[in-house]
Amino acid sequence: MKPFYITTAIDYVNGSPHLGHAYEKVLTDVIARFRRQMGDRVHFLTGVDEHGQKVQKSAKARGITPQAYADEVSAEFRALLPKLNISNNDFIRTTEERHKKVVRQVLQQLHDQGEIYQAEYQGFYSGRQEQFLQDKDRNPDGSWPEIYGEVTEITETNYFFKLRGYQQWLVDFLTQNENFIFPRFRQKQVLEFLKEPLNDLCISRPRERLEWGIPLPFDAGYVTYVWFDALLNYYSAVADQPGLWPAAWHVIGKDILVPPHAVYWPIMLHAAKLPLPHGLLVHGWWLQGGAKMSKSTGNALNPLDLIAEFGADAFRYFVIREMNVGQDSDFTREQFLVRYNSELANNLGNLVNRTLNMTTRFGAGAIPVAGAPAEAEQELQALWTRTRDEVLPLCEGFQFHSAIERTMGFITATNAYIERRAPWKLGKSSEPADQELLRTSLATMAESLRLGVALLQAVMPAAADRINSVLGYRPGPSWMNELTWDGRLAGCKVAEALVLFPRPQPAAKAPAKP
RNA sequence: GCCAGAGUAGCUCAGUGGUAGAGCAGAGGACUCAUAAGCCUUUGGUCGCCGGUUCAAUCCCGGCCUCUGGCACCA
Repeated sequence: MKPFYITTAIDYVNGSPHLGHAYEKVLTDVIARFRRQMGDRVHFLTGVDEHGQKVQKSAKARGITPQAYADEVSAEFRALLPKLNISNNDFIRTTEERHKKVVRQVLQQLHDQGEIYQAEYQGFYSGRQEQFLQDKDRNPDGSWPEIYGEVTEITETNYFFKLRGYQQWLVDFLTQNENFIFPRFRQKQVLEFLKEPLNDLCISRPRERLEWGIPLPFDAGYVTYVWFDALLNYYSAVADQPGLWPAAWHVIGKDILVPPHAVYWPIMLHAAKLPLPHGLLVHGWWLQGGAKMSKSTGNALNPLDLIAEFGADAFRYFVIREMNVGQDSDFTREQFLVRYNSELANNLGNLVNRTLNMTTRFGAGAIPVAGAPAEAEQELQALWTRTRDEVLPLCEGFQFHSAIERTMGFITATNAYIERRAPWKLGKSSEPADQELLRTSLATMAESLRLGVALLQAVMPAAADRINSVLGYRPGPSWMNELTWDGRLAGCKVAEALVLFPRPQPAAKAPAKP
C-alpha cells in the first residue's frame, strides 16, 4: 500500500480551540479518510505545541507550573477530536520525550555540521512584556507604547541557524517543484518573499529569560526557539516508523506559511539531510461578517455549540461544503442553517426518509430486485457514472466543495427520479407491469441513495454509516468496490423511518423581498 | 509602496473570444411516499470603471477604482 502521511499544524496551547482549529482538523480528516478509502496506508497526525514564552507566562499568572498549564489546555484540544469524529492515528505533544529526543538529535547534528553558530543580538527589550520589540511596534512618533513599560536596548548572545546560505537552494527547489504548495498562488507569494535576502534564524533563548523549552544539547544555558522545536514534530512523531517520512502533506493555515512552513522547515530538513515532504496544503480563514474572528473582538464562534446542536456531521458538512480550500470564507449561523435545511434536511435527509417509508409501505420492508432499466433508470445510472468519475478527481485535488456539489446534484436527480416514477401511484395498481415498475423504482432509489452516500462517506462518516444501516446494508472492505451500480441491495430489510437531520425550527419562511 | 487574491442575478459563487450560468432566496403550478419535505415552471444581471486590440470581449491588453491578505526573523 502507498503510504500517505498527513498532519495538521500543532495547536499552541495558549487559548481555547475555536472554529479555525476545528476546521483544520475536519479538513485534514476528510483528506485522511478519503485517502484511506482510495487504498492508501494513511498515517494522520495532530497534536499540540506546548513550549515557549506565552505558555510560561500564562502558567505563571495562574500560579501553576508550565507543565500543569500545558496539560490542562492540551486536554481541551484533545477533547475536541472525538467530538468532531477525527480519525487521527497519533497525537503528539512537544513536551513528550520522543519529540525532545529528535529535536536534540537534529540540533546536535546541525551544530556538528557547522550550520549553527554563536553571535550577538542587539535589540530593544521590554521588561514588562518580556519580549524584544521591532520598529513596527513603535508609535508613529517613534516612542514605545505604554504597554511595554520601560524599553531598553540590550545585547544578548545567541545561537543562529544559517538560513541565508540556503536561500538560493530554496528558490530553485520551489521553482522546480511548482506544486509544492497548494494553492499555487501561495507558492508565488513565497517566491516573492524570497526575493528579499534572508537573515539567519535565531534558534536559542537564554535560560534566564525562558526556561520552558528544550535545552540546547550543546549549551545548557539556552532553550530552543519554539518554532524550531514545533516544526520538528512532523518528523519526530514518525522518525521510528519506516516508510512514512517523507510521504507527508502538511495542512496549515495561511498565517503560518511564511516564513515557518515555507522557509524554515524546508531549509531545516535540507540542512539536516532529510528529504522534504510532498507538499503544503494552505487553507484560508473563517471570517465572521467579513472580519477576522478573534477572541478579543468577542466574535469567536464556539464550534462545540454547533456540534452540540446539530451534530458533528452537519458541522463537518458545512465547513467542507462552504469553503473553497485555500480561500477565506464567511461563517454565519444563517448560512449554516440555509445549508443544513436545504441540503441536509430537505434534499438528503428527506430522501432517506421517503425511501424507507416507500420501501416499508410498498415493498413490505425489503428492497426488491430491479427489473430491466428503462429510460428513467438508464438516465439516472448514467448520471451516477458521470458523478463518480468527476467526484474522485475533485477529491484528489482537494476540491471537496465541488465534489459535494456534484454529489448533491445526484441526490437531487434521485429525488426527481422518484417523482417521475411516482411509486405511490404504482402501489395502487395491481397490473403486473406496474408492480414490476414499482419494484424497479424502489430498488433504483435505494441503490442511488447507497451510492450517493458512499461519496459523502469521508465528509459525514457517521451519517453514512447510519444510512447504510437503515438500508439494512453493510458495505464491504473496499470502498472503491462500493462505487458500482448493481443489485447488491436486493433483499435488504430496511428500517421503517429515520429523520436523520431534523429541521431545527418549524419552517419559518423568510419574509419576501419587495 | 511592493506582491498576491477578488470585484458576474437579492445572497454565495461558476464560467467562456461570439450578445451570460448554478444553488439558495422570491413567484406560479401539479402532486402526496416524505422532515409543509420533494418535483415542474418562472422573475432577477448594461459580468467594478475608462480606453484599446478584434468582424466580435464579461472573458485578451493598458490605465483606474474598491475590497481582502502578505511584506519575516513577533526572541
